[in-house]
Amino acid sequence: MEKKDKVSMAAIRRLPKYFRYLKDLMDKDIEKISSKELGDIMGFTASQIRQDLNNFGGFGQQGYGYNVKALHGEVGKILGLNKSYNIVIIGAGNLGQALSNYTNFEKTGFNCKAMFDINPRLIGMRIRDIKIYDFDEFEEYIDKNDIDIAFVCTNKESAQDVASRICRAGKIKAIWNFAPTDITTPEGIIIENVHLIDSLLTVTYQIKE
Amino acid sequence: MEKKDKVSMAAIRRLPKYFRYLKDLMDKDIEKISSKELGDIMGFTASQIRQDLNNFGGFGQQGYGYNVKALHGEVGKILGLNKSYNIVIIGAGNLGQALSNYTNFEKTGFNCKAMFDINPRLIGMRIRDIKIYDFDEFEEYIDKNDIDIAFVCTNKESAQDVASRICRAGKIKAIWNFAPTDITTPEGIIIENVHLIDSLLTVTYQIKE
DNA sequence: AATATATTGACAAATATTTGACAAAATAAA
DNA sequence: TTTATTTTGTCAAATATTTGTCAATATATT
Repeated sequence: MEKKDKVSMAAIRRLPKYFRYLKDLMDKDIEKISSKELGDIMGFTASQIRQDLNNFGGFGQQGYGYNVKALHGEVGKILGLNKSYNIVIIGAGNLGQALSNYTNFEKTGFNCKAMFDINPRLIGMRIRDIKIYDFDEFEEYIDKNDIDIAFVCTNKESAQDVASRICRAGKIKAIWNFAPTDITTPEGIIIENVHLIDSLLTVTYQIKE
Repeated sequence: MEKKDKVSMAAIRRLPKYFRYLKDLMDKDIEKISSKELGDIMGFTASQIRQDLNNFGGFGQQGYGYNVKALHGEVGKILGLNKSYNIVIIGAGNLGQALSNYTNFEKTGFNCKAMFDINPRLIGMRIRDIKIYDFDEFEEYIDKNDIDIAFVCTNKESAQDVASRICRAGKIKAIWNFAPTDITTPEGIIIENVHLIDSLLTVTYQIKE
C-alpha cells in the first residue's frame, strides 16, 4: 500500500465503486480478474483501472490479472475499512431514523451508538436498540464515548450550529451532512456535504433534453 | 437559454449548487452579485462561474454582474425546474418513507403520488397522505397516472428486477436508484444511481490520512 | 458630458485527467 | 524446455477542465 505522489480526487472518488464491484465478484466466488474484464463490468477503460490501482501499489500480476479477494482487501484498507467506526446521528427525524436502520452501513463497519434530537417526543425512544438522547447531553456523551463520525440529519436552519457544537466537543473526526446546506468545519475536521437534491436535479436536466 | 456545443458533465453537476446558493441569496434579498462575489461564497473561481454560466447563455451584464433572481430562474429552467414532476417510490421501507416525507423535494417541484411495496404489513398504509400500494398493481397504476420519475428504494436483490418492470411499464422517464447496486436501463430511460456508502467511504479515506 | 471603475464574455494558457501503446514479466501451451 | 499468450505497470499522447487575461461594454462618478 505504498502510496505515491498525490492521488487525484477523481481517482479517490472511484475507489468505493471498485470496492463494491470487487465485493460482488467475491460473492460470486470469482478468484481473479483482469483490468479488461473489470473495466467491461464497471464501465471504465482497462487503462484507467490499472492507473487508478497503481496510485496505491502494484496489486496485479502480469499474465494473471488481479486476485479479487486480495484486491478487495487492499482497496478496503486504502478506504480505511480495516477498522470499524463508531458513529452518532444528530437529528432523529425520518432521514436520521432511516440511516440508523440502514444495515449496509453496519455491514461495512459503521456502528451507530446513539442518536440525538431536541424533540421531547423523540427523546428516550429507541430505534433498533439505539437510544435517542436529548441533544443537551451531547457534549457529555461525546466525552464518555469514542465516536469517530457524526451524521447530521437536521434541518437547514440548525445544521451549522449543530456542526459547530460537534467540532467544539472535540474527538469527532468527521461530519457527514445531510442537511440541505453546505456546512463548514475548522481545519482538521473532515466534512462531507451530501445533497440528494443535486443528484435529482441532474436527472431532471437530462429528462428535459 | 441558447445552448452551445456540448456542456461538460463537470459543469452540469455544478448547476444544482448554483441553484442552491442563488436561492439562499434571494432569501436574503440580495439583488445582484458578481462572479467574483459568488465565487468567494461557493468556493469557485470567478472565471469558472462565468465559464459555467456562459455554457447556457450570457446572463450577466458588464459593470453590473448577475441579477440574482433572474439567474436563479434561468438555472432552474436549465435544470428543468420550470415544470413540476410526479414521482412514485418503490420500496416503502425506512428510506422510502424518509424520502416521501422530505419536504425539500416537494418545495422544488417533486410530488410523490404513490408508494409501492410487497410487504403486506405496509400495503394500504398511508404516509402523510401518500398511499402504499401493492407492487402487483404497479403497471395498472402507471397506466392510469402520469408519472415522470421512480425512486427505487428496495434492497440490492430486487433492484434490477424492479427497474426492469418500471422500464417495461413505459411512460416513466427516469429512475433514481438508492438500492446499493448499480442498475441499468435501456437507452432513453435516465438512470441515476445514488450510493450513499461511496460518499461515506471518501470520509473514512480522509480520516485515515 | 466626459472619465473612471467594475465586470462580463471569450479566448488562450495552464492543469488535470484519461487513454493508448509497449516493454517486461508472468502464465499457459506446445 | 521453449514458445506463444496474457496482462500488468509505466510513460507519453490525447482530451478535458480550469484558470488567467483582456478587450468590450456597462454602470457609477465627477
